[in-house]
Amino acid sequence: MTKITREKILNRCFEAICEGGFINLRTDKEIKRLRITKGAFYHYFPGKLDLGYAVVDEILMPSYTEQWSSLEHKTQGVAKALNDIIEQIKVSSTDISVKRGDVLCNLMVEMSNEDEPFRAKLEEVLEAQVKIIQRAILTGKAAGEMKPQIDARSMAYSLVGQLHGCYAVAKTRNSRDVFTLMVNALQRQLKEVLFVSAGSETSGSVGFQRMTG
Amino acid sequence: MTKITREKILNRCFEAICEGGFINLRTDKEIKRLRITKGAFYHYFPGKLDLGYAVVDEILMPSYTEQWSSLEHKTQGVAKALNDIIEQIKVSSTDISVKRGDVLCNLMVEMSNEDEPFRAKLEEVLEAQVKIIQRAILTGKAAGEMKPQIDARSMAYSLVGQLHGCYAVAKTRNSRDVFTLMVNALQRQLKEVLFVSAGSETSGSVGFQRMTG
DNA sequence: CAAAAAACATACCGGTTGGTATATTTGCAC
DNA sequence: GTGCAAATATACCAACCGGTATGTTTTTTG
Repeated sequence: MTKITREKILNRCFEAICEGGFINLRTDKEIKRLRITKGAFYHYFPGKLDLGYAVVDEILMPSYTEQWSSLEHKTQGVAKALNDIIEQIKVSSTDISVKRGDVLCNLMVEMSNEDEPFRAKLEEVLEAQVKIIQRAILTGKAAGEMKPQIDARSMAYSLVGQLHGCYAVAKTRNSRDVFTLMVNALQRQLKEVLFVSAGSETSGSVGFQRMTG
Repeated sequence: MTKITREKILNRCFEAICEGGFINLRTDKEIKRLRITKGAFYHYFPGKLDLGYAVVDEILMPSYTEQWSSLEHKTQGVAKALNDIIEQIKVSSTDISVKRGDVLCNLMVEMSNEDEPFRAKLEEVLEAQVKIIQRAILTGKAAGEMKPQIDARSMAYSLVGQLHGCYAVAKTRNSRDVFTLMVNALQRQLKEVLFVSAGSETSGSVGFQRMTG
């Protein structure tokens, strides 16, 4: 039954960070909300920053790697799997999630130039995602599902970057439609640039019109 | 000789926002640094937020529209002009600028879900950029420089979004090389997806390898 | 030049907030 | 049940920071 307090703190503060970022996280408020005291809080975390580190390590890292986990340990079907993940990101978005933006993206922009250990930990999460995608592209190329001339690392960075772009712009536009529009554009670009099309290789444009929003 | 104080406040606080964002901007500190007093500051700005609004309106908006201004009032050569702008963004980046990230991008992520008027003003800047690029793509299509089936609006959003993705990821990676890598990928994608290639239309991959970083 | 308005200067405040010092309780080994 | 460490509670603080109230100087205007 121990550690339950620590997990409660962690989970609640993660929620708070999702809502308003790390700087806006007020430990006092969360302590009151959790009906605990400062003694309990500072027993498990030396300070606010350490709590942040723990959130990244113990919540963000698992959840963001799990998001791409279907790409791992596959020898074929990675192209479809990749598109499925992005489709899932697209359709599971809500007005609220778009308005808040992506937690990882928010923390990256907020904390990377603020606290070096924080930056390093966020970088780890980012790199973990990139590595999974990078490996998936190599697999996709080996399976003939993805174009062989593509540089996997470069493409992986581009992909996660574009997703962050979707999050950031849609957040400021405060529009789920814009988010959908941009992820659609990303999906179409992947089809055209990365995936080996089902029919002929050089069939020109692959459905790159009829974009609503 | 009037307004000189106001401009000093505006410019210095803009610098401070570039360095640490809006929340980390401490009016007291900047007032001391400027060797003025609270009386002067609050004479020109009702509050901190209003100062932020003024920075967006009077500094960010002009500078971010000016960045794309070479695309306007053109009937041909927009494809090259567009690539030139992106090239300029790429080569003018420094270790420091990458570490700080893009001011607009930072503010978008930091403030959009924090203060509605702030969000609206940032949205204006974003939309101004999108509109310029959107019109440029229409011009490019009319001139036969860009693929006719491309949706201009969608492409414009995608482009600015990808740039923000480059800023965010490179900031967390703390690597100018990664920034270059990602902008290179963006440029290649534009060549392949948006621009009409000089030779045959369906020549397949357009130099989409040899990505260093 | 006098009145008014603009442009500053000075002093102060009150809530917030992360953090600490210390006391008390709980759980568990022996 | 005694002893000990982990776990939790209580009270307090010092700095920060945006903002205000009010006073003084400078400039403009009629």
